[in-house]
Amino acid sequence: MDALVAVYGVRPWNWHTRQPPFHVLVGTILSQRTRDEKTDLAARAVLERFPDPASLAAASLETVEALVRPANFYRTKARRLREAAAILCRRYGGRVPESLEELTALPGVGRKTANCVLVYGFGKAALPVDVHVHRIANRLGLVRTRTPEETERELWEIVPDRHRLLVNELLVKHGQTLCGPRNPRCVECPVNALCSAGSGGLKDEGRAQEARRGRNGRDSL
DNA sequence: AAAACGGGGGC
DNA sequence: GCCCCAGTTTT
Repeated sequence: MDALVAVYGVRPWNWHTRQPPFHVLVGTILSQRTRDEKTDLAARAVLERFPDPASLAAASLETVEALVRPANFYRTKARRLREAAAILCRRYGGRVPESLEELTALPGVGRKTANCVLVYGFGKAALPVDVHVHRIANRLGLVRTRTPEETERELWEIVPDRHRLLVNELLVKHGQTLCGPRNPRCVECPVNALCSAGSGGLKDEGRAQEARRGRNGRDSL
């Protein structure tokens, strides 16, 4: 497992479809706006102590907060995790529901997290489109969309179904490494020539400055 | 459509 | 010091 982490960056909470849905749910909530390393620490800590919804729901908030500490938004996430676990016990007999609607009704679970559970937990066909996928797909000119949900639909149309998840993850990796929100490293980019957003980094200066002007602490295209 | 949540690591 | 982080919820 650690070798897989080292080589591919895969994590125990999402590394393939046999991972228990509850683990994926916990790990993915913890991963929101949080780097993989810190997500990993928090997810291992929580799941080792509370491997099922019943034990997590019964835990004290202080205990969960302490375990979730390495992740960002740890107070909010600890509260949501415990509430979600309680709902799983109360309404679903301690199981994780398998529909997008039921999942997004859980606290802390939006469209992206729900799709992660469907894909990595249940092996269903779904596309967890995050900010990276949304940004990169637009920069490359694969889609022209306003929201990640639109990007999700558009990618379904232009990528063959057997390749969608792979393409999705590759776009994430590209966004995490070379093609960040503010300063894309176009000179080093292997798909520079195919990109409609900037060639040779020229158009990037303009867009980077534009993004900087947009100033409210949030990410933008 | 913004703002709040929320804090450490990188440069 | 500013940028970045596999988002979601509330104003």
